[in-house]
Amino acid sequence: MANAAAVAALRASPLFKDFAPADVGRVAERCVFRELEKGETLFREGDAAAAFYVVASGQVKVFKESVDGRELIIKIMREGDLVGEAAALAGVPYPASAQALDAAAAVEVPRREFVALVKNEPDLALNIIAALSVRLNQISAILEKLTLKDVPARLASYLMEHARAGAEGGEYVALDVTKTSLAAELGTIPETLSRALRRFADAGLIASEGRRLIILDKPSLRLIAGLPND
Amino acid sequence: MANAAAVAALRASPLFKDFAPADVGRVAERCVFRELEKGETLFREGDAAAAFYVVASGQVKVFKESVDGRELIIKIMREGDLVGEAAALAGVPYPASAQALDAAAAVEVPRREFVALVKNEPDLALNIIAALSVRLNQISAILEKLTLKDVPARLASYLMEHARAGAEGGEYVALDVTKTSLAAELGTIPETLSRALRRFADAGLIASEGRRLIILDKPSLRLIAGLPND
DNA sequence: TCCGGGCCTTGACGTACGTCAAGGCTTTTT
DNA sequence: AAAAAGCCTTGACGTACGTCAAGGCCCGGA
Repeated sequence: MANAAAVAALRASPLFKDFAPADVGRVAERCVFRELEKGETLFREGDAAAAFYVVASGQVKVFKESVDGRELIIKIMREGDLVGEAAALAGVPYPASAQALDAAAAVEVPRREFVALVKNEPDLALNIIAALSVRLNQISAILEKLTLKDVPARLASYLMEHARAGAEGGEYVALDVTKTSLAAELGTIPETLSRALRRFADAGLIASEGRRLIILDKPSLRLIAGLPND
Repeated sequence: MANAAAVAALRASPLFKDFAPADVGRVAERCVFRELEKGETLFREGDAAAAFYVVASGQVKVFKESVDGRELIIKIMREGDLVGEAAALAGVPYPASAQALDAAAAVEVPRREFVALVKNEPDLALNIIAALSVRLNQISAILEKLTLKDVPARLASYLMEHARAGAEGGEYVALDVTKTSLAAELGTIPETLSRALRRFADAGLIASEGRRLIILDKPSLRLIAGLPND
């Protein structure tokens, strides 16, 4: 049932994490549960922000487009992530666009309802402040990478951030998005990403195994990423 | 006197704009009024954020550095601007460094005092949310320019944003910082900025007049900046 | 089973922009 | 006044990375 899914999604978000289920249920009643097809647009950059969204399932990309069609993916959002909250709260147009990468679902929280809620719930205001701070740090990190590092450094950073421990002590990165999307997230294009991966593989830093990249030489990758060596 | 200056600076900030002077005075008592020499560092990227600052006078640059010494100026802060508030509120390290560009002054607001204050003042929480939203939009705008536009487009954007009406209907941009700083704010280096300015001048788009740039062909500049033509 | 459309890869190529180096101008120092 | 130190400009040069084009691989539809 839609409403239960909405409550689950809201509770997975940082905003309502420490709220009682009953309270979250009342909020959910004011929201719309939206099912999204692959490729469906949630909102476009410049639209009036009449609502923000909490992702319930699937993947939603938040991105900016240049005049000549190039695309920079700011972040790929998953369950519990907030989309468009800063614009909705500030009452300004969305600064980026949002589109579903696959079949997804999101809870649409109307701006008016939410602003009214914040005024009555001091704890909610503090959670929002925390969420906005996190978002700010995310964007600062993107800014740093895109302007002060070249593509190999950005790729190595990405690998270090997404490395998971696998079987037998090895580490790997699971590619849960297309390489085209990954390229856009790194602020580049598929061709350049492809070449960078190939050079890493040739240098023995990584190995490809299906949709996984195996980390072979972590110290070198950390060095390339500009991270403190350990 | 220091305390009066501190109160004036706090009242000029968006946080306390609608607070009674007496209330602001109580806040100011908990703060340190810091005089800064030219070149003095307020904090460095990675430092623990034990406080945030409200600029009282002069100019403070907030910037990131790359390993090889290049510098990206995120924003040059002036009277009433907040510096480091997101990190201080979130309790995370500063994501950038801050340094005085000239003789300046700032009110240092200790994190602990401020967090305590926020819990008692719901209006303050709303002001913070608004301030963080504005900051988020600023950084989003920087992100967009740096990654999706070339240097001439970024320069034209800057000129359009800073154009002021002068005498006799003309418009101009006052250069209140060095061109080296401006270059860093545009995410480039002085040489490249110099060449871009020269090309604009040769094309008859702008003219130089001391520390002012006269806007000669606004429609063309808007076009280059990628702004909607009017 | 064959066909068509994404997605990925590789090569050839162009160019925007950063690096290096030198010279002129202005401002500050002694 | 001379000297020193910044700041700005201009030229020559290298290169990272984007564009264009072609071919291979994989998967879904008829």
